[in-house]
Amino acid sequence: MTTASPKAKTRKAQATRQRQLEAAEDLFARKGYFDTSIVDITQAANVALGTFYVYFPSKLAIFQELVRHLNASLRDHLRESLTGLTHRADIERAGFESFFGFVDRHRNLYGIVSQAELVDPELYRWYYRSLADSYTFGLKKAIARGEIRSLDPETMAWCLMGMAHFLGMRWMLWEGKAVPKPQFETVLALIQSGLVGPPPGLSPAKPKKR
Amino acid sequence: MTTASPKAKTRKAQATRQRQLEAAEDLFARKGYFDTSIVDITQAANVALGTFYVYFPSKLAIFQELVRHLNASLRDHLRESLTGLTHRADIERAGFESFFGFVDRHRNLYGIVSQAELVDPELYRWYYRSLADSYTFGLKKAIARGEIRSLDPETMAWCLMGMAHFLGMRWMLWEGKAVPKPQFETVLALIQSGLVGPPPGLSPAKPKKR
Amino acid sequence: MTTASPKAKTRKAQATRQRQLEAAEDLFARKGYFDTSIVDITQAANVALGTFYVYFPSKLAIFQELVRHLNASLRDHLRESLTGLTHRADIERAGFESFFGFVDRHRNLYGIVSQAELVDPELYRWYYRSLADSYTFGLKKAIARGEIRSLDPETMAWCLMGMAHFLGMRWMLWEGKAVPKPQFETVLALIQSGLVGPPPGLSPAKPKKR
Amino acid sequence: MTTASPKAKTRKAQATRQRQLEAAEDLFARKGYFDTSIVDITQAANVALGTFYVYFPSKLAIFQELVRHLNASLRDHLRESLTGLTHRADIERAGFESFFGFVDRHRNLYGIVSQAELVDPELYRWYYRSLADSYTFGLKKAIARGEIRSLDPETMAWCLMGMAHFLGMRWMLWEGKAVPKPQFETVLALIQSGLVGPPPGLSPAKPKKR
DNA sequence: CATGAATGAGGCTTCATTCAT
DNA sequence: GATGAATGAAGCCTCATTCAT
Repeated sequence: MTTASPKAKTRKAQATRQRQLEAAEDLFARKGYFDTSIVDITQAANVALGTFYVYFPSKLAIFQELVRHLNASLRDHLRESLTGLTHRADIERAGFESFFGFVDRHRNLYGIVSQAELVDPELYRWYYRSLADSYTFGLKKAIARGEIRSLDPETMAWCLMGMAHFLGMRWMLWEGKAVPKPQFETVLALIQSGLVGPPPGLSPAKPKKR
Repeated sequence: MTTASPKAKTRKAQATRQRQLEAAEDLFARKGYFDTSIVDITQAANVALGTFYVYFPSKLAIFQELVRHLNASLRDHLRESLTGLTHRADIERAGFESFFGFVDRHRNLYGIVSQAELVDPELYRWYYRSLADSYTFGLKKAIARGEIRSLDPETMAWCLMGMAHFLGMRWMLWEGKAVPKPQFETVLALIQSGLVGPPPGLSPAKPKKR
Repeated sequence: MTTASPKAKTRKAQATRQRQLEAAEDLFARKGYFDTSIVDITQAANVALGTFYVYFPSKLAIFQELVRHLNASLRDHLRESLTGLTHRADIERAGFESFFGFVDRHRNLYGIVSQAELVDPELYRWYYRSLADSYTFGLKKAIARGEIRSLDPETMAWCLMGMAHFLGMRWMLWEGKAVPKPQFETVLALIQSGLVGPPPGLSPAKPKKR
Repeated sequence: MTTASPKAKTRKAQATRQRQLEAAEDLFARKGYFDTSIVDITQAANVALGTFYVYFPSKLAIFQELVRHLNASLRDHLRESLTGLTHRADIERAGFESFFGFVDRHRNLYGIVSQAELVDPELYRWYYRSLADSYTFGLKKAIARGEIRSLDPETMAWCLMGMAHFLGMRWMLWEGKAVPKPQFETVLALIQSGLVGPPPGLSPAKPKKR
């Protein structure tokens, strides 16, 4: 009842399968889907070419499995990070922190997911829509609680995801480093109060200095 | 300003070259770079296979030219839309309007540019960095003028681009329609004052309300 | 006469072997030898892949066994049908009836045997030569008895087999139905008296009984 | 207006195409469709592997073209051989002579056509049906003229084809020699008057002799 | 006996690029 | 400039067969 995959009964088989998934993830991220051949994958996984097809019906299939797995992991991670939090500002901070942290520990996420746009557009949309749906749901509740203002929650979700995505891409994917603190704080501030910011004298989001 | 490209002497030659560029743009956007063969392009352009190499040294080259051209067009378009505007709120509104409008009229932009991430990562980064630089420059000035608050301008630029990108993708690329008015207003509101919004009593972004 | 094949000790083993033979016969007939994989056979027979090689040394071997078995069955069937008959006209009628009847009950015969021409040409020739030899032998005796005229018996045998084969193919293999009565009578008439037929006034084919 | 084939404009191209057709015919006949790889064909034709696909979309396609061509040639040949003949006995003799002659000069016919049964069953049926239709048509007219007796013409056609096929296979394909004269006369005699033969005293097959 | 994971040779097909006309 | 035939490296995938358990 542990496996969701059709093949691979034995323990050894499971290991072989896993080795190939890991090899594929690494190669796809480094060289790209189209520049990675199945031979590359099997060689990296130390199995014969034919072994690939014992576990996966095609190159596309293993790619899809990777994307779905990444999506599930990310959502699990976010869900866990946010449980217990009630204030929207906290949630937003924790959410961004959690997202950047996840990407930091799964450096291949960007490399893999972004390729889905070309490799399997449907899957790519599903990836973001599923995230957007969760996000939207949370924002709706915050609106209901009066914590944030009543704008279209779905649009807000996509905007916030867009910010996170671009920032993660810029720093983590391209620069190879974590999003620096100042930049991180800037996003959160922007999210809270926009370009204009809170009027002086009022203390919104973060009680600020002085 | 007459010749944008090295080759192409005759007028007819120019036309042949152009036909291939257009064919490539269409095909790349519809079928993807890797699923488009040079034969596809030449057939769509109604020239013989060999003719392709009279004008372009490789498949990659024509792709790069398309991306660079798209980038230049977009930036020109934005520059024109923003000249004369001085208030940051106006600039932001006009910028987003202009961007969405451009994408609306160049439906292939997303389809082409996003592929650059796989096809030519360096080009992809350049594409966004060049836009981010312009954006950042504008924001810096706004900060200097005291129109917007003093957050890291570069980060703000990436965030704003992320919003625009995701919204455009969600509505224009996936849905095939223009970004609807309510959603558009939501982004602008978010940009101006964030999730929390302006304090009551103060009239920020769009003061007039009936 | 108990064991037709080398292997197979247990009763259960015999059954396993038989299941695979039947699966192979069905698959070879439906999909063809080359489009049938050993995995196909084992799956249809509900055994593991490796089990195939417990009973058969190769894919070719199981095919050959099927053809040989079919040949033996057909010849047994014909022999039984013809025992006791003495008049050539009766023999011919009974022989064709018997052949068509056999094919009707072994719909895979055509499908299997014809493939032998590609799969194992030697076997294919043996299949027909063995039938032709029997046939020729019978015709020789009929000539000796003065029942049929003295033409080259071997050639007659091949001709008669050719008729039966083409008719069976046309009706049973392609149309999926038994050879209709009128057609059946036409062949027999043709065999007896050729295109021209018996001269009027003379009693042809089988007038005399006793 | 000369070519029926899509590609191949130049004369040289036509030659390349033809060379591959001939190589394929030879190889298919000698080694069989499934044991002939496209590499085999191109090597025999002295072109590079890729060249094959310039002219044919697949291995199946070149096979089909061969079969259709063979069919057309055979029918043309038969038609020519039979024009002018009016007596059925003459037609039958000329037809068989013509068929065996054609096969003699196109030794690959059997080798190719019989494979169609496995390679492309639909094509195989078409091959024989088209021949049977012509044959049936001729027999119908002979019946109308009262030259042969009134049996089902279609069945007669299939029977006669069956004889020719089996005889050709036995002698020409397997033995590699022409059908010997005695055997040839035996078939014709059989066709004319069946196993029993014409009644003594009557002049059979072709009575009128000058 | 039975199992099924693993192998790797080999086949088909695509396509960017070259080049002679 | 334009053409299109020719090339061959490279990729995907199948499958008969072996073998350790």
